[in-house]
Amino acid sequence: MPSQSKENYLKALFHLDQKNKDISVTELGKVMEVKKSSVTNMVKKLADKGWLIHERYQPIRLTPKGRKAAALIIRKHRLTEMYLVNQMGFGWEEVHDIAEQMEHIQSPLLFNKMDELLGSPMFDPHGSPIPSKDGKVHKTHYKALNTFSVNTEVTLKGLLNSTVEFLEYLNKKELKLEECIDIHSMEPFDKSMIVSYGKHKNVVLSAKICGQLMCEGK
Amino acid sequence: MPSQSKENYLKALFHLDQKNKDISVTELGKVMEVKKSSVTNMVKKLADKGWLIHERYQPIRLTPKGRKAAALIIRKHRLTEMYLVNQMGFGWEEVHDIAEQMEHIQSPLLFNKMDELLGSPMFDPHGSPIPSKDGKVHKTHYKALNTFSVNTEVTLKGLLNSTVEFLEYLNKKELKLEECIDIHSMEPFDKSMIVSYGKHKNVVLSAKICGQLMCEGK
DNA sequence: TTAAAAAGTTAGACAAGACTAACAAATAAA
DNA sequence: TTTATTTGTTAGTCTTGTCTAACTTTTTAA
Repeated sequence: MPSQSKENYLKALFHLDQKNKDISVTELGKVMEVKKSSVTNMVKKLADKGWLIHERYQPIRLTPKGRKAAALIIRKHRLTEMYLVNQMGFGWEEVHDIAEQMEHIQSPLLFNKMDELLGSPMFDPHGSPIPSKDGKVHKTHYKALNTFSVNTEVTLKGLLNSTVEFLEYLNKKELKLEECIDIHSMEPFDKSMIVSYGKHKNVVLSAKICGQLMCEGK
Repeated sequence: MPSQSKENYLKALFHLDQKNKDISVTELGKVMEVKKSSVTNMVKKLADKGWLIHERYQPIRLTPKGRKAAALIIRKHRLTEMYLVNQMGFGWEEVHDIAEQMEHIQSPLLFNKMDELLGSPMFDPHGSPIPSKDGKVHKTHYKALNTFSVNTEVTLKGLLNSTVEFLEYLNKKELKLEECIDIHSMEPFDKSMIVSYGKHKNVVLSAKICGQLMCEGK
């Protein structure tokens, strides 16, 4: 089994890979909060394990094997988040740091049990897809709220950003996943939107917020 | 926060300390499965942290601070075991390895939630006491089954040994904690005992087994 | 009470994963 | 196209926690 550090690199690589642009040493270093030289050093080791391919001065490319290994770690992370929220009663803003540690636990038994108790969920509490046991990740097709036109109804399905601050903002607004959102208008000047959902009518959401609420049309 | 390795040393020290004999470098090395020189090296670091006191060639003594730190790790381990068994449906023979990893998780939130969901249990699934939040460990007064006299009734309260093999043996015999055991006789030749409990009548238990079943008299 | 055995320590090496500093290659700008 | 700037690499250092080998102290036994 890989070290925790290697697992964290794999995870970071997975996220960068999903944006499907080239993965650079600098970028990976920023995500991992380490210096570029540390990245070069680690990338060599990950390449030896067959998780990625790298030639000097070239972009880093995850191999299918690396992508799968990464997905399985993400699976543990997201299953844990779902477990903490659905079975233990944590708020969606409380679970990231715990899952960040639990994802390194080596115990198929534990994660299979979580999966079973949860009924094999497809999404985590923030709407991100949970990779399958064989490391497949199904793509979602949601679009940001601000890409929909006025006078349409959409359903909130995911978040582009799951920081504690954003989640606490949504708590304050009582805006949850699966909430049905009515788009009334968009202010041309600042691109803020006026929407209604649940018992909240004519709420103003800034452009920044709207860009992070991933929705599905009707 | 201490490294995982240091936490494991603390745990080992705690267990050796509870047998309240002197703790030696050699012994600690055996428990930790490292060489004596590694122990000497680490002991120096633990002493620097104020968790133990050590003078060259002398026995190792945990400080109250060290004892507390160790107890809080054991608390996480045992709470986790209880959670896995009572809330997730694992068997008592399945939980040790998972708890061994979970005990290193840094999250008061998580363990407080477990404690709450379990109703602040005093014992883990193997009958070992769960240290309190402030690191106090209440001593149990149980005695091995083979120290009781024949024609007495006792209750199984704990185990001196919680290896998978032993637990699976007890599963096979359907012998659980809180089970009421009737002691009928003891064979003088091999010190085996004949007992009854639940729906099992006149069961033979070897001396080895009887020495590990910790009971309370009536 | 002295020799052998066991217990403990020290010194030096190694692997992992980080760092800094100096350098090389690639890209962007003048 | 030549010069800056950014990006990436190399070499060497550091820390943590392990190891082996040699040595010292303490304990046990003859």
